[in-house]
Amino acid sequence: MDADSSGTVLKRERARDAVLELIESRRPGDAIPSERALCATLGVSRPTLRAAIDELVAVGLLVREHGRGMFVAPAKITQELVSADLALTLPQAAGAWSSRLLEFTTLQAGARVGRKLRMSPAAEIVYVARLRLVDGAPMAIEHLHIRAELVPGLSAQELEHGDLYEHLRERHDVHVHEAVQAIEPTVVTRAEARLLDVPELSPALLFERLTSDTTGCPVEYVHSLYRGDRYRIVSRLALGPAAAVEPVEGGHHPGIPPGDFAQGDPITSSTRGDIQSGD
Amino acid sequence: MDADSSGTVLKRERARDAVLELIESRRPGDAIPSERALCATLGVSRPTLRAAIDELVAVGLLVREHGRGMFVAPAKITQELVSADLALTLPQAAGAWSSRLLEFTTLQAGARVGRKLRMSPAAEIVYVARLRLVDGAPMAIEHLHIRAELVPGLSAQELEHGDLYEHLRERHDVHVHEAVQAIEPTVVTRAEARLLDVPELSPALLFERLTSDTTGCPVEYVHSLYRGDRYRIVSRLALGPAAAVEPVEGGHHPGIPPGDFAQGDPITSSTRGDIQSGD
DNA sequence: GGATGAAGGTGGCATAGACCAATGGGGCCG
DNA sequence: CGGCCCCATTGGTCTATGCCACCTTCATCC
Repeated sequence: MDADSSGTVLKRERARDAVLELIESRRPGDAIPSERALCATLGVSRPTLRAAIDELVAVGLLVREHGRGMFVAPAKITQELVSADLALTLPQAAGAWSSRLLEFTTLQAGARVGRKLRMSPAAEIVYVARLRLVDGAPMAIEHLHIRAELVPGLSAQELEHGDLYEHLRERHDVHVHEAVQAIEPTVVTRAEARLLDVPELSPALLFERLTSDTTGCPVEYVHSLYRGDRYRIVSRLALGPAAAVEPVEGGHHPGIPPGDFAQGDPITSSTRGDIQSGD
Repeated sequence: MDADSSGTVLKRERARDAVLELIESRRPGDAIPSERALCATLGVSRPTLRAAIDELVAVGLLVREHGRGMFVAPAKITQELVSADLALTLPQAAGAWSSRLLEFTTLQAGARVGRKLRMSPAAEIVYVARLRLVDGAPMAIEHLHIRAELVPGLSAQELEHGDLYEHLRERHDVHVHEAVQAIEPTVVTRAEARLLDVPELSPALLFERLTSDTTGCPVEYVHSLYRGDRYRIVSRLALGPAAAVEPVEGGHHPGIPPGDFAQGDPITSSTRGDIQSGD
């Protein structure tokens, strides 16, 4: 499928591929031989074997459990890709979302957040950290920074149940209108990994969003981290020279670069977050 | 910002933090002491020291150069996040895209690709691997799988210059109509890292796209890998109870989970790929 | 019979040491 | 003087080994 331009064949790569075959001959949840056993059969040292395994864990094909063993990761993961036909199978439900409050305080905005919300660094904001779960399993960590003056008396109750934007509208007369959101890939830190229940350095999606109300005034700055092995963004794009709903000048659709010189082609999209079904 | 609930202090964490201080006392491009020297001063073994360094390389704070040494990484990286105001500064141009052909052959579809393109595994496809560059710098690796029967005489020329979809339309009478695309975060493998000129295990975005023509017949299956440190997806979302352009049932917008019980809220989006300025 | 605890297996962390491979400079030879 | 080669240095890979923490199991004891 791909060519390796270097002639060297790392020992740990051979080991990795060998273990990969073991994985493919098994089903999700099945155990694979222990590290020490694999060392013997593959003829490599344990550190080397572990380095090979690390790669498989990093891409989510294998999970380690201290004191128990190593198991084929549940369901399909990032690297093996959506093996099911992704077209039209996507409507599978998103599951039940819930929240667990991690932190909820009022503090000064500080330089970075203050700049984003266009307010004084000394002005107060409500800082909320919450864990978002789907069917009880951790899915994302959200860090909310909301202008404190807009939401006096904001309760923990509102942050743990229901739609926040709806609460803002109903109880606080704050009408969110639009948002600018940036998405980039990243890897989780040790602390984040613990919260999300994934291995350290696992791939994740980082969302950064600035939400404004109908007057264009920034309301909240959100910084979220989504598990990469369970969360996926699915879009349905209408291509062709026809549709031209939003000619964002100089833009192109993610994943579809423009021609070498010209710009623009695709248009109209329907994008949504999708939870990967998995065990 | 976060608390470490575990009492253990890994040796490699102490080492990492120590090296981190060294980095912060220097400027981008400066060299730091050699591995062996650091082992001595920090009192750890080389594997341990290397494991610590690995983390710093993974988040892009340090770069290694074989035979030369280790250097403080140039400028901002993923982890530092978009420190520039993301709102409304995004129109910065995308730069000049170009392509470098890595592979261009005709082969049998195989099970996986055949299923996606709804064709026999033995039927032939054109397989193209190309490196996409922006202003000469590697940005993405694309793997195209196109039904061979649709594009007889497809030339390397067409794959290296201009917009492929336009070529398909003009020269091959293939009219792409819509596509379903999935995006997930991942990390780059060794070989991919070399091509993209980033450290191994760096964050990246994986795009998987199935493109169909006006008759609904699958045309191509694309599998692309975008650098995470230079590529970012920026969306402008219209929120509020108003707009309801596409009520994808059970869907929610990426990064904005629905309420705990109810579903649906945001709508209408404008999404684009964005190249991060700077090196 | 059910709780308890020791034993053995498993992954997690760390060590010391060896050799390989790429780099760059300094010395040797033409 | 100039080009070439050798070598010290640095990162890259791998081995062999030890100890620790965690989990499961099973025999034991109450």
